[in-house]
Amino acid sequence: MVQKTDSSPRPRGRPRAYDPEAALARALETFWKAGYAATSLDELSAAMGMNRPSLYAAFGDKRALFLKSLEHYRRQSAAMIRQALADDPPLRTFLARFYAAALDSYRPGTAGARGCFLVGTATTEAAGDPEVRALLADAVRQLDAALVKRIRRAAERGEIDRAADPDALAYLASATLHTLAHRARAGQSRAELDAIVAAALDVICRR
Amino acid sequence: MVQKTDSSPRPRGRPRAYDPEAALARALETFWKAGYAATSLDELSAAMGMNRPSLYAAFGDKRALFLKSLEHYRRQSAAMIRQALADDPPLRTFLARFYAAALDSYRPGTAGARGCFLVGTATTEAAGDPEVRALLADAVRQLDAALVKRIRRAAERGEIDRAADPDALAYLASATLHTLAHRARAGQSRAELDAIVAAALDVICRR
DNA sequence: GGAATTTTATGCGCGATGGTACAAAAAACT
DNA sequence: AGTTTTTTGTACCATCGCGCATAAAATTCC
Repeated sequence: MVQKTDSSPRPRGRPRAYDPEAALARALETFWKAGYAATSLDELSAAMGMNRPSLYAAFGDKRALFLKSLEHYRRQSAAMIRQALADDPPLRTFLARFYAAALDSYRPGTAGARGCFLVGTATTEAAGDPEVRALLADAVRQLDAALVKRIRRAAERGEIDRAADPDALAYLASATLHTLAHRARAGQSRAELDAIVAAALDVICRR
Repeated sequence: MVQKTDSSPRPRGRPRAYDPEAALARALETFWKAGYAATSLDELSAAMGMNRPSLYAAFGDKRALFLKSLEHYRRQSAAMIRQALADDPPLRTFLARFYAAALDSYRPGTAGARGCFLVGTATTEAAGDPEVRALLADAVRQLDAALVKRIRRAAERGEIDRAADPDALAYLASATLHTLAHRARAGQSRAELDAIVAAALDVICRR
């Protein structure tokens, strides 16, 4: 812990009864289940443990809260990728970790599978909301870029087939995550999803 | 035309003012834009050109109409695949046709991209609706099966790398469609999507 | 202790939405 | 022409959902 920005001497009025970060995480969970349109402010308010006016004051209206949830999810996802890359493992190890971590997050503790938040809920809104669409496109390109970078390095290290086009393999690696997200929400079992991962690793890491 | 089941001598009462098939197609278009939850019965009724009671009598409630739209889409998609396979072309030709036809359907005549109906709208509902989820899973498995079948035959014909696992390539071909669907709704350009297709063909059809 | 400030808590208004009742209309049957 | 049958068209209702107004509560500053 570095020093948790504790320089604040206490704001002034009545203290907040909620933790903004935790509340946002709960909002994300709630949107994740049923999507943006089918989730009511009552459900959000209940899940976040804060009243409607507090919610409104802290995060803005429903759409603003959804956008903040999307950004929160992107931050989490980026952190997950960084972690899988932390010790600069071989390509196969990195991809295996990466997909496993994704699949873990796609199945909540209790109920049925929910898949990826972006693929499973934001996609629907993207068609009618330019801001959601831009955010989604940005996320896709960011994943593409990360995979291209990593797989090009793998090519330099001789970790993949020398005749293969590294960028093409990177796009397939990206496509694999998208299909996993889709399949998870369609209810496929972990075994089926693991088989998809194995197939992708087989092709991408072959030499 | 075979004889358009014209044996009906006219039902009895007032004739229908709408074509059920066309109305269903319009419903599909409408759901496609904004998804299930964000599409109102007023919008559906207007787009389908039929009054609410007629709509209700013909297709049931909103959810039933959505399920019928999904089935309609699946029939169309299956027909598209059959057409791409009609003259039993080489694997590369088949895949190129298949992806091109899909991408054509992902961009409506006028507005921004909408992607695949299943990936773009049904996915969201799948988490909370077992029937939608089952339908989605069935569609995914049907595509997998078709591609596995076709790519195994390609392997027998020596159309692909002999060292590659045909089933693994088939899953990647499936994943490619899913990523295209996702990217299209995220607003990527046709050029970007064509690049994804080229990358996939490069890897799958390499020998 | 009292004023000022910020957050919480209760409740409400108003429009939108899904679904339906009821009468008019258009056809076939007698 | 009149009856029967099926569909259409209008209008309606109960409910839900979003966003906000207003008052109470909790804390710091003077």
